[in-house]
Amino acid sequence: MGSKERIHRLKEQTRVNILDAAHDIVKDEGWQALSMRKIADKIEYTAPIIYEYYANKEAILLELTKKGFMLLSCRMNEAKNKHEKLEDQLEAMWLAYWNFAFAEKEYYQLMFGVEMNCCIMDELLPPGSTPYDIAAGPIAELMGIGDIEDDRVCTKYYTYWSIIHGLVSINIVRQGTSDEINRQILKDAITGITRSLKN
Amino acid sequence: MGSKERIHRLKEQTRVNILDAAHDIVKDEGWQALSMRKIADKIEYTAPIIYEYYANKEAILLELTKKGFMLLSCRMNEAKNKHEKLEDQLEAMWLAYWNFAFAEKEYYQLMFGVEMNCCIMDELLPPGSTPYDIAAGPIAELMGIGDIEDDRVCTKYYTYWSIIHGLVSINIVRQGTSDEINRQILKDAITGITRSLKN
DNA sequence: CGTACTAATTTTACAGTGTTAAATAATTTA
DNA sequence: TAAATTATTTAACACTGTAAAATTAGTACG
Repeated sequence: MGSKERIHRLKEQTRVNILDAAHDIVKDEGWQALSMRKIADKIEYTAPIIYEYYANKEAILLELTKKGFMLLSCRMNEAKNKHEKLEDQLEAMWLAYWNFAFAEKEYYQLMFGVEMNCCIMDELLPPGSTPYDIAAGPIAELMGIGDIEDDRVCTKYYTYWSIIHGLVSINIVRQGTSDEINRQILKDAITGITRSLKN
Repeated sequence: MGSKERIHRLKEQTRVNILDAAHDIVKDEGWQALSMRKIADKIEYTAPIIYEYYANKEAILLELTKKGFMLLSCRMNEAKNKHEKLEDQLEAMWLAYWNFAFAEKEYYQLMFGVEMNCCIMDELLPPGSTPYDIAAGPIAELMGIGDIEDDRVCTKYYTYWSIIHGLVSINIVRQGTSDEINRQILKDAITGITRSLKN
């Protein structure tokens, strides 16, 4: 009676089909378009069947998150193992992270909750009052550059912004890390970048 | 017939009431709990009335985003104006940004799309295979620290992660910035932090 | 004051969502 | 072949955003 196992394998297959279908839908139409009925359509079943395999929609998302983290870890590990020197390992790993984020954008969004809402800032605020406009002045001045739109100023602005937004996001998402460490990182980063302006 | 103006003022008031109600709901129950009917309940009307004031739900979110950006800009400006020295201005501005993100968390989430999905990574991956586990090794070694869980290692790891995640998020949300500049920032940041490990 | 018109508001409705319980179809077991 | 189990679907509920129609309230005019 090996049919037991055949059936078991088929069910296992359906489990991954559900995940794949979900991933496909998200790749085509984005996260907010994902619905149980669409998944069901794609695997040629009706919606309630999915609850035989996953407790609810959130469980599916959790499973995909898990897959995403495993993929990311894998990529970082591969990158690391391609190098001997520690410095090279670190660079390769973070580059792998970077590449993963864009190659597997949907996973990354799910894992770290990067939803692109309406972020056209420049069109929402009166000209001259965006954070960029406010911060670019001192940056340009410290760098001895007259034009606020200069690429070098822009680069430094994004450096500030990235690290701060990164820290913020991580802290909003993960409640864990200690306030003391965060303050430390923040201060270090800011003064570090500021120092780098005067070269 | 000044009643025309009184009525106009009342309608104006309802417009802001809708926004306030939405903000209140989100503060209490989070973004995904926000619904037109709940807003209507809070302002003691029925749902369709809201469409007399805003085209749709997205328009409400956009208006709140705008408010958020104006608030943020305001805070940064205030911080800036409290200082004379450029370095101090920059530090104060980014600290203001930081404080805004947590004091007005709901706004920040809306503005930059930071949804906290399930990000308990450590529980999703087998021990020893999280990105932290992978990256902390070389970091600790370069710093000459034996214990991977040492706070100094942790701090540096978060510094890497923050700037890279920050860059990624900004790039996912804003399609605008040039790839060249991003690569530049990324490389600079990584080598910068890596150099800082060896002190 | 009562009638006609306009504006404000609600009721109803539709298509969609996640999810559960009951009904049915298919398959396996005795 | 009949009974029992399993697989799958249909029907339903309570939501969601949104649009059209029906209703109520308020104003203007004869």
